[in-house]
Amino acid sequence: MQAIRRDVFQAIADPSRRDMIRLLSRKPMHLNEIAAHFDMSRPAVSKHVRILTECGLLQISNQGRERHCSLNTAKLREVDRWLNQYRHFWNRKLDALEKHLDNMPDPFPEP
Amino acid sequence: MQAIRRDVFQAIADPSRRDMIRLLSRKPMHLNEIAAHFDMSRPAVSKHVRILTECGLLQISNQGRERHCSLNTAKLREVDRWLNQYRHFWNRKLDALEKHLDNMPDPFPEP
DNA sequence: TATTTACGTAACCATACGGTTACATATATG
DNA sequence: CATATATGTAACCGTATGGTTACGTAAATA
Repeated sequence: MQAIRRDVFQAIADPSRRDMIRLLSRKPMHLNEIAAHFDMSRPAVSKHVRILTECGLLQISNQGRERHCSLNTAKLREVDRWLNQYRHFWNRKLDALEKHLDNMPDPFPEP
Repeated sequence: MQAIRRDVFQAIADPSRRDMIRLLSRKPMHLNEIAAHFDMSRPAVSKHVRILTECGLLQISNQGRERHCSLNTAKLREVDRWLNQYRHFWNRKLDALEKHLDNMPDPFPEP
């Protein structure tokens, strides 16, 4: 269907997809549940979900006939890392603290 | 030429434009200087510059026949603010510190 | 003044995007 | 088994995107 450049930056470029991200950050939903929140056809939602999935922002687990969509927030770190190189421009105080934090052990290590 | 949705998210969706942002974060350049760094025609660069300008990421000052392009990093804060609502998902330690920082006076106040 | 330089702009092109309707398929449920 | 439900997929459509070439124009320079 649609293909080629499928990265996080392109995924969050669309306002509807940003809305979906926000929606799914509250709680995981199946596809129809998502579609109910949007003023567009279900196939259109399906396409957006596919795009979000293809770039790793969404994880889908099939539960019977339902497709359970849950947000993979870790993927947004890519955007955050990209912003990191500019953040010092507008927030020197945070920048200084990030450097400090980089030398600290992670209090919430992931397995 | 091109119109409609012109926001920061759409602007940074294109990898070439992200490259231009990085390039201009080092130092301001005029248009031909930018074009020299890219494997595309000058009008193509001109279009990208126009898009970046239209969404406020670039400021252009005419210096004679040259167009001096300088990055407006403040516009990237929009993306940063959007990310803020998700950052706690992957970085609790930074989140906690941001809250702390919000209560601190800005050591680098802008006039 | 003539010419080079640094751009903008218009017209065009192939393809991507975001949406639709219509239909197919797999799973629950009566 | 028949049917309703949850979803995928295909075909289509108008417009946006990202690029090109060709040409126009204002400012610097010879």
